[in-house]
Amino acid sequence: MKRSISDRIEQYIKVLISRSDAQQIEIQRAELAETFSCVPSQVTYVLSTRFNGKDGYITESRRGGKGFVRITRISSSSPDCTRLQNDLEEMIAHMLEEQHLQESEAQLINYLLSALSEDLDEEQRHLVLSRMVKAIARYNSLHSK
Amino acid sequence: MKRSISDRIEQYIKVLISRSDAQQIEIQRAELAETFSCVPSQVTYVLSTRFNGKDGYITESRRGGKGFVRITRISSSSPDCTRLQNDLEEMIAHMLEEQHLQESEAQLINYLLSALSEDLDEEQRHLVLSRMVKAIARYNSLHSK
DNA sequence: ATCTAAAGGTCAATAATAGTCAAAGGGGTA
DNA sequence: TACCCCTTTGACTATTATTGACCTTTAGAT
Repeated sequence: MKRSISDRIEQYIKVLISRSDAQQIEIQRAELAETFSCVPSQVTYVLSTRFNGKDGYITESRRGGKGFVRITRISSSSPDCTRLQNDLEEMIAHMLEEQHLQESEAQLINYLLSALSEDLDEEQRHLVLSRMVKAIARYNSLHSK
Repeated sequence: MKRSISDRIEQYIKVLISRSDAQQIEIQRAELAETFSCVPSQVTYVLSTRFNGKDGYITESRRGGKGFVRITRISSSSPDCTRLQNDLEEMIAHMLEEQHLQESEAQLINYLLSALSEDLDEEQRHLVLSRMVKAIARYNSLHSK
């Protein structure tokens, strides 16, 4: 039930990326703003809040004539489990620092993670790991108030 | 048998959830308060007293324009998995009693469980659940002296 | 080389939501 | 009645979205 303009722009971009070959698209900021009847800076807002490194995207741009914004999905697309594992470790370390997690909870997560992903093939392991990344991220946002 | 406003809000939300197909609804706090002619913070009160983790729900929210409160019932499931689910619940209850688990850890497990097994087909769900059962069992034995 | 038009970026103000917390209210029950 | 626990309120706070004025960069024309 995502209804704000920012939400709809986010969805639109994600659909475009999922339809792309290289997990990458190029848009024109002003044109996209026109499509959604908003000011151009709102597109910038969406990019910075939903397509930043933390969310698994990188954005590059060029100003002036023939300018563009290129958005590339990096994290959750390649079946590279090591990367997900690193993401998780970073997230847990960060949550510990911020005291959103107790030491015992971090240990529990690590324990569950290894127990759940043990003996899985690459594809299944990737599934479990990426779900775990999302779940932990969400859990964190639930607890960081 | 007089029902308070909080009771009526509770019932209202539960009806909405039972009518939903994903055990999940999104409301606007101010709108719901308007419906029941109460202040918005009373909705927050109802959520925290009747829709918390201990009651089998998680609530998430977003402030700002087009904000919302999402309430999800975490119980579910299909018959085959029910047994595993029950096992898990019992184990967790037991570990809580024995103080091998803190309340916050139990909630973390429930959260991860629902996030990890969401949208899986029967077979995969069974796999995740049974691994979780094994993992928790092992975790328990590690933590009981 | 300079100028100009056409992009995109920054930042702060304003609006729209939801959360927090403590005080006040109300209904049972010893 | 006195007391307790749950409910109800509202002032204050926090977060997120939307808008617009002003700034910077780039390609192409002169």
